[in-house]
Amino acid sequence: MEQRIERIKKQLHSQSYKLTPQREATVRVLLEHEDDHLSAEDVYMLVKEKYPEIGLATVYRTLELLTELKVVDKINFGDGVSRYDLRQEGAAHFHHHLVCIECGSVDEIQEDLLEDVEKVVEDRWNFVIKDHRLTFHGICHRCK
Amino acid sequence: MEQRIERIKKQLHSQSYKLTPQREATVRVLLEHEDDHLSAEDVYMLVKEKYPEIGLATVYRTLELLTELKVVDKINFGDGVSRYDLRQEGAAHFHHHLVCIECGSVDEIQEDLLEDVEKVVEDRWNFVIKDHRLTFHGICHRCK
DNA sequence: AATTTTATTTATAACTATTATAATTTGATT
DNA sequence: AATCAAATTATAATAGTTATAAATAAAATT
Repeated sequence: MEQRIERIKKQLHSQSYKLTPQREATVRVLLEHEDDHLSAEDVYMLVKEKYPEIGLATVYRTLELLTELKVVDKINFGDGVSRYDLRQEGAAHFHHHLVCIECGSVDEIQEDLLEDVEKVVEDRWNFVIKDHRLTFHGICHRCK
Repeated sequence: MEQRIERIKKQLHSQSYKLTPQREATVRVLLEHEDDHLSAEDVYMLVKEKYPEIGLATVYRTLELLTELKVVDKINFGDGVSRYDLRQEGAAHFHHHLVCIECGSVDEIQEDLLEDVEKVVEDRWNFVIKDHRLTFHGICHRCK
């Protein structure tokens, strides 16, 4: 945990941003909820528990900043809310998601799975892939 | 064109919805812009040219209805606006998208490409896939 | 160390996309 | 022609997000 924060701090500094207490508190919440897919509002509520003076706009700006630095990925499951998902350290690609239409749960797939598909797309469509979003909607193993 | 409208009309009737003039005008706009990825506001502007009295809420409701009937798919490329994309008639799966981070263009991939991946996901994650969203972000062939 | 500069935050207002509401209209049904 | 349900309009409300101005904190300069 502390090491990851230290590395994020360095990443910020390398682009001359600072890890302010507010930003650190926000990052900690994200690390503590690594498996969740929190909205900005969710993050705000959780950060407030430890840092009650923080403002919502600061949370939004921090999340935007972390997105820029590729520390988190911003994702949208079609419900009109952006969610923020920590990227695995050193992961080449953004992971995939399984959204259950019964219970609303969101599970993650860390495996790449798209290597072959991406090769085809790059060749046949002459497109340089920089990032991707892959989400499956269906019935999760718990609801079957 | 007329045949497709006729079929959509039947689809509506089968669920006891009517194809009102407003709905028909909206469907026509979607058919005439099959390759685009229009937002509700875009659709509204285009429908207004032919049917100036239409209200924005009607367009929203019509798009919602068409989404329910799987005539269109609602998709979000991360810019905070929902876009509506006509589904290919008889297509088993929603098609994929190539979003260019240079020029903002959106191209479509009609080929499935995910058959193998979906088999793996269904087996290994014990998940029943009902729908999917796959979008690649990168540099399109025109911007290379 | 005091001063100036710059980045950041706070609180709040503004904005945008979308949805809900109430009154009205349309169109089918009896 | 009268009735009833569905749909539409106009508008208000809501939700999520972004912008603004003033205040604060940190860093750089003298």
